Amino acid sequence: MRGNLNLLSEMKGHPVTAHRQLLLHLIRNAHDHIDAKELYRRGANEEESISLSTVYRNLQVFKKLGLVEERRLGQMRCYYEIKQKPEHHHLVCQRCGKIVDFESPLIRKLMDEVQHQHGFNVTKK
Amino acid sequence: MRGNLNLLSEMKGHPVTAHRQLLLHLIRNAHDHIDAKELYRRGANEEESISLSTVYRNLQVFKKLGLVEERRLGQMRCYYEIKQKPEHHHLVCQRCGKIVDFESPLIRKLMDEVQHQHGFNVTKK
DNA sequence: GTGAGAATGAGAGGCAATCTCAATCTTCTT
DNA sequence: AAGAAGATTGAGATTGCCTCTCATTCTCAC
Repeated sequence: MRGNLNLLSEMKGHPVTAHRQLLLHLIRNAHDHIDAKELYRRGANEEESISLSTVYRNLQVFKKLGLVEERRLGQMRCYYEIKQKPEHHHLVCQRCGKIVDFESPLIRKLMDEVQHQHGFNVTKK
Repeated sequence: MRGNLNLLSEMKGHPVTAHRQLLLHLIRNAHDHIDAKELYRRGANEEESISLSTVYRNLQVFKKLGLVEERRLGQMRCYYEIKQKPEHHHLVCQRCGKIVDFESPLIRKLMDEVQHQHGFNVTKK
C-alpha cells in the first residue's frame, strides 16, 4: 500500500486521487530523476492504467505545490524529482547522457552576487 | 555587401554558399541573441529566400565549427549568438522573457571546482 | 447520499527541430 | 572554362515533447 496520510494536507485542497497517489509514489521511489514518459511507462505497469495527459497535468500540479522539482536536463526532456533539502545541481554527460548531482557553496555565493547586481530573484538552474 | 574574406577559411572545407553568408551576417548583426524563427524571418526579408531547414541545418554547422554558440534559454527555444571573447551567462525573466547577460569570476571558480571533483569537462550553462 | 467542482482518457493540436529526396549549387580537376 | 563529385537547398512530412478539449468519471463538503 502506498497510502500517504500527509498527502491530503500536502495537496492543499486539490482532490487526492488514486492517480496522484500512484504518481507521487513513483516519483518518490525513483531514486534519481525521472521523466514524464518513464513515469507513464511505470504507471501503466501498476493496477490502474494512466494516461499521458494525467502524468503531465499532475506534474504541473506537484510542481506548483512545491512537492516536485522540474529540471530541463539534456536536450528537450524535463526531468522531475522530489523537492528535497540539499540544494544541488547537475552535470549531464553530452555523450552518454549520464546525470551526476553536485553541490557547492559557490552556487549560493554566485546567486547572491547576481541577485544583488541585477535585481533578479534567481529561481532556476 | 556582406562578403567576408575570412569566411572561406572559417568554414574549414564546407562550401561557402550565399545562404551561409546571409545567415552569419544576420547573426553577427543581431546585437543580442537570436532564435531560428527570427533568423528565418529576417532571412526572408533579404533578396534571397531561405527555408527553415536551411536555417536549422546551418546553425548546426556553425555550432560545430565554433562560429556560433547555442543557448537554451527560457522554455523551449534555442538562441544563438556569435562566439565571442568574454565568457558570460544569462538571466531570463520568468514573467516577461527579458534576457540579461552577466559575468562573474565565481563561474570560472565553480567550473574548476566541479571539473576537479567529478572528472567532467564542463562545456555548457 | 447528493451535488458542485475537479480530475481523467483519448485523441487532436501546437511548437521546435529533424529528416527525406529530387533539384541545385560549390569547388576541385582538367 | 567545362565537367564531375559531392555538398547544400526547399518543401513538406515527421518526430518528440507537451498542452488542450470535452464528454465522462471521481472527490469531498454538506
